[in-house]
Amino acid sequence: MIFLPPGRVDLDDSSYTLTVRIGGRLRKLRFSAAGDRLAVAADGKLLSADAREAREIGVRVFRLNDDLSPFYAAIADDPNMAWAIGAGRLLASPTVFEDVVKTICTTNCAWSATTRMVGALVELGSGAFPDAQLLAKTPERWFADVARMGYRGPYVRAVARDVARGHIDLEALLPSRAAALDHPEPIEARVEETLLALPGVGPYAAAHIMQLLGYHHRLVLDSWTRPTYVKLAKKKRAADTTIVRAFARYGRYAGLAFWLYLTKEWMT
DNA sequence: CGTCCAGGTCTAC
DNA sequence: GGTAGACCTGGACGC
Repeated sequence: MIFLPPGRVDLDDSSYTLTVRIGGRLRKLRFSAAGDRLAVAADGKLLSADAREAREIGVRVFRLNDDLSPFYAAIADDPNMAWAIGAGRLLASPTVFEDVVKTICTTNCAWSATTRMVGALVELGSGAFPDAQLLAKTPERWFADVARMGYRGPYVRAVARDVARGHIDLEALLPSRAAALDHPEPIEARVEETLLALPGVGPYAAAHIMQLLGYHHRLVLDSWTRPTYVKLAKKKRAADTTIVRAFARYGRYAGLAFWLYLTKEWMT
């Protein structure tokens, strides 16, 4: 059992299942809300070390370490955003690496292509998203011929190789760990710089990954969010700089406010 | 069948 | 620092 933080954790169909690899074994985890706690159940018995890992996955996926109370306080008197109090805990993947790879798979292609590529990756991982080691040792031909990832294949493989070799530590970009980095001051800027240095990660992808990491300043601007904003704001058109300015009042939560503004109708 | 473009990025000016 | 062109793929569209 995991204590839930203030705010909501909405589970479709009251539970959420996730297949992951723990201790080298494929495990199916089932998360369900139980009062003020999140329950985790696994298929089969979990050793204590495995149970701890399952717990950590739950904390990461449901963003239970994120404290959005400053954001909620900021929108309390905002007629446009007050509805979002308790929301904004965007579902993440078990690892930052997985979110980075998936995000690269959303760039410059239709959503159907993204799901196809990610589906192929999960199949490679026998039902769980493959870790960096597995992707690094998978031949380039697989990325091109099976996953049909096109020019993204070499990008993803290069990221996987650098992570597998220990050249970069994407998991260290999480706020809970980034605070311990050498230069704690502009953490968010350093994280963004690190992400932008990854092949296949540009302004859109970096902003998207940072939202999932818990850095909410940047706006995710892409071919879906732009027209959606124009429509909801009843504008004829809006330049990126104009959109950024419109959400600047939300400070370090500008990106989250933008995303919630766009997806309000997703909430029932 | 050719062109366009979808939840962009990279390189070369 | 800002801006064209190329880039894998495949579904949608016009002819």
